[in-house]
Amino acid sequence: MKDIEREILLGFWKVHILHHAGEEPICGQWILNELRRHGYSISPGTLYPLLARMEERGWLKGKSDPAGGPRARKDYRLTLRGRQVLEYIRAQVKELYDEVVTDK
Amino acid sequence: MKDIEREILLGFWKVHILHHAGEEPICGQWILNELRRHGYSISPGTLYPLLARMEERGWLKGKSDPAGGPRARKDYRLTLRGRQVLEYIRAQVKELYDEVVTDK
DNA sequence: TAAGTTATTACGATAACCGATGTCGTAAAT
DNA sequence: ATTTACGACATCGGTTATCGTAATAACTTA
Repeated sequence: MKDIEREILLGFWKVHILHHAGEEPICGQWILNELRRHGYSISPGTLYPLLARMEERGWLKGKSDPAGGPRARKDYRLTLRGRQVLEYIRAQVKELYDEVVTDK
Repeated sequence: MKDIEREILLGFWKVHILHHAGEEPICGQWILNELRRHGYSISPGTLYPLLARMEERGWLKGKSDPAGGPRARKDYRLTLRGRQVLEYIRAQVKELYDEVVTDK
């Protein structure tokens, strides 16, 4: 099960993250909770570097209260570029679904 | 684009691989071609270790002509365990699709 | 001050990548 | 019938990127 998560599901979660960040600003803890709610777990050491990477790539933009110190909560939202990426991925998800689930 | 492939699409491709291996025996080249047909590329150095890993995990079973030498073509097919894994993943793909594409 | 919430760091383990190489089968050339 | 050349496949080696677990640090609130 752990194998499947690492090999495949983690990628799915990344899509979820982009999707949610497009609907409302989200922070790391929110994501951890959301996944836990679905019965999964991802460790901080995986999640935060992942978010940082997405920000580097210009998919997300994080903003934290400047008065809150270096580890203040950071809310991420989807950038314009991120929106394009998400659109593109959506098309891929649809393809995958059509082929693997509905057997089109 | 390269970023997206590495970060997300590679996982999708793995699902494709399992799916196809469930329908007919496939070899590495077949996969490389299939992806190229769809406009993507993956290097042998990524694909073959990936297949080896899936075999280790018992998702795939590869068979090559014993008279063909050490680098003979190897055809992979889905194992029983692989079938279970695929079923599980299918459910996840459906969830992802419902949430991210159809916005259910 | 203690507890809760949140993000970051450290670093070993795994996975991904590229390029080059080795092996076989087959068809063409002689 | 040999040899040569080529195409199809898998594997290896070295490097970089990503993941995972556990520990840590900074604020906030009680």
